[in-house]
Formats: sequence, structure tokens, C-alpha cells
Amino acid sequence: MKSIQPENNLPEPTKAELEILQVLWEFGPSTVRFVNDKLNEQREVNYTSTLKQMQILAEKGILKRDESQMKHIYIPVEAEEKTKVQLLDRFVNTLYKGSASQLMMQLLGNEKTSKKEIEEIKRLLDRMD
Amino acid sequence: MKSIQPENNLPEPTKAELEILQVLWEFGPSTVRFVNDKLNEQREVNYTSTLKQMQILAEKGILKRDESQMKHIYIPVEAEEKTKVQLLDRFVNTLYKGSASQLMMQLLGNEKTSKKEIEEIKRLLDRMD
DNA sequence: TGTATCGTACGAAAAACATCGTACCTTTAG
DNA sequence: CTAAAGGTACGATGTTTTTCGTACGATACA
Repeated sequence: MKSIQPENNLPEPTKAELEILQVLWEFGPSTVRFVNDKLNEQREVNYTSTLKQMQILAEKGILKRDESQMKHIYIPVEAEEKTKVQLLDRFVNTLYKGSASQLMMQLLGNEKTSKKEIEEIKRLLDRMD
Repeated sequence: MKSIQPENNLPEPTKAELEILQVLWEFGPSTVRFVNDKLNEQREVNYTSTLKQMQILAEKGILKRDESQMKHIYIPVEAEEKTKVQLLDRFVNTLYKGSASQLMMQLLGNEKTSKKEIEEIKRLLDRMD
């Protein structure tokens, strides 16, 4: 049963695009210079590469930008949460046929998910009632 | 706190590769013909395309194959669980800075995660003690 | 005022992925 | 024996994503 709804969905961000989004989510609206510097804390990347990516992101409508200054300021169009929910949804559908509980099981079985995390999750569920 | 461990990790499968893996996971070791037929239940794809993908997968060491017959049989090297755990791990790290509980919250907040799913998850956690 | 610095624009090359056509070998049925 | 059916190999091509060089306009300041 496919519900009819406005195809609001923006195109799925690519890997490189996600890197940029994450900087913007963490630090808020930023210039290319700022984002590029942040990226370079993790890996080497040329300024113009980042610039181009952000321009593409803007073309796609994933970012909007304030051009009133010479140093353009880029801003994510969708909130962090919304985008992540979308990505998560896709992930669950692809790998777990949409079953969130199956994903959970994996998460809980993973040694890398610490006891503390598990406690946190339980508390969360309790609070949900 | 990053634990030191052998970097066992195989290269991340691409989208097309994942499709193939999923068929193999669901139906067990298979021929190219079989996999291709399954894929074609969902979308049109040429036999040789699938063949090529599976050959690449084998080159990468993600699949191994039994060549003793003319119809080669392809088998995933890693178990479904292990690969999924790896992908999930990467996903959590990338989008949620490794916080499983944060991911959970999103999952639980998502209307698409049904009440039944949530019940399932709770039962799961209870059983964990 | 001129030159170094910092910005954007944009085409093009490089790299990663995906698809397919063609060659050619085996098996099978008549 | 031979033709059709079905298999693998693999290069070529198409597409998308990523990276970068170069051109050129603004700004800053010696």
C-alpha cells in the first residue's frame, strides 16, 4: 500500500556530501573555508574540491546559501534529524527488510555496543510508556 | 575508547554488490543464473552484468567460488551476520558518533517503526537479563 | 596603486561503479 | 556430428561521484 504524498524527498547525499553535512550540523551555518578546514583535520582535501561539493549540494537543494557577503554562508535545508531519519529508514529497509527489532538485536549483540549504551536504551524504553 | 584489533575488514560492498549478497544470504550458494533471475524479479538487469559483478565480488574476496563445475557456485566468504554487523557499525559511527542509543531513539521516534516492532524490542531487552 | 591574499565559478580529469556486447568454450538433444 | 542453448571471460562504454587546476573578481594593506 503506497501512500500518495508530495515527493518531498531530497536525493540521497553521497559520502563526500555527508561529510560536509556533518560539519554543518555540528557547527551550524559555515563558510567553505571553515568546512574545508574541519575536513582537513581528518583527511587532506583541496579547498576547491570542498567548494565544488558545496556548490553541488546547493544545486541539489540540500544546502541553501546566503550570498549577501562575499564569503557565502551555507546552511542545510533539512534539519539533521529529518535527514538522519531518512537515511536510517533506508538502511533498515535495505539490510533488515524494514524490521527495526532485527536491527536492534544486532546492535545489542555487538560487543562494541557497551553495557552503558544498553542500559541507556533500556531506560529509554521504560520512559516511553 | 578505541579497542585495538586486527583490521580484518573487507572492502565495503557497493549497492549493486549488496543486492547480490542479499540473494546469496537468502538462498544460499548459487549460480550466476539463479542470482540474476532473482534480481530480475525486482528490476531488469542483463545476465552478463550480474556475472561481472559477481566476478568482481570474487576478486575482492567478498565471495569465493566453486569452479569444479562449469556452472560456478558462488558463496559469501563472511556470514551474513558478520557483514551486517560491520555495516551497522559503520553506520552508527558515521551518523551517530557510535552511540547506539541515539540511533535507537531515532528508530523509536520513527512513525514507520510500528507498535508491534517496539513491543518486540522491549521483549528482546527483557530477555537479555 | 599595485600586489598578495582570499574568495567564487566552472570545466575537465580522475576514480569509482555499473552495464553490456562479443568472443569463445561446453554440454545437450536430435 | 552438429546446432542450439547456456556457460565464462573480459574489454569497452556509460554514468555518477570526486577531485583539482585555472581564471578571475574582491579585499587588504604596504
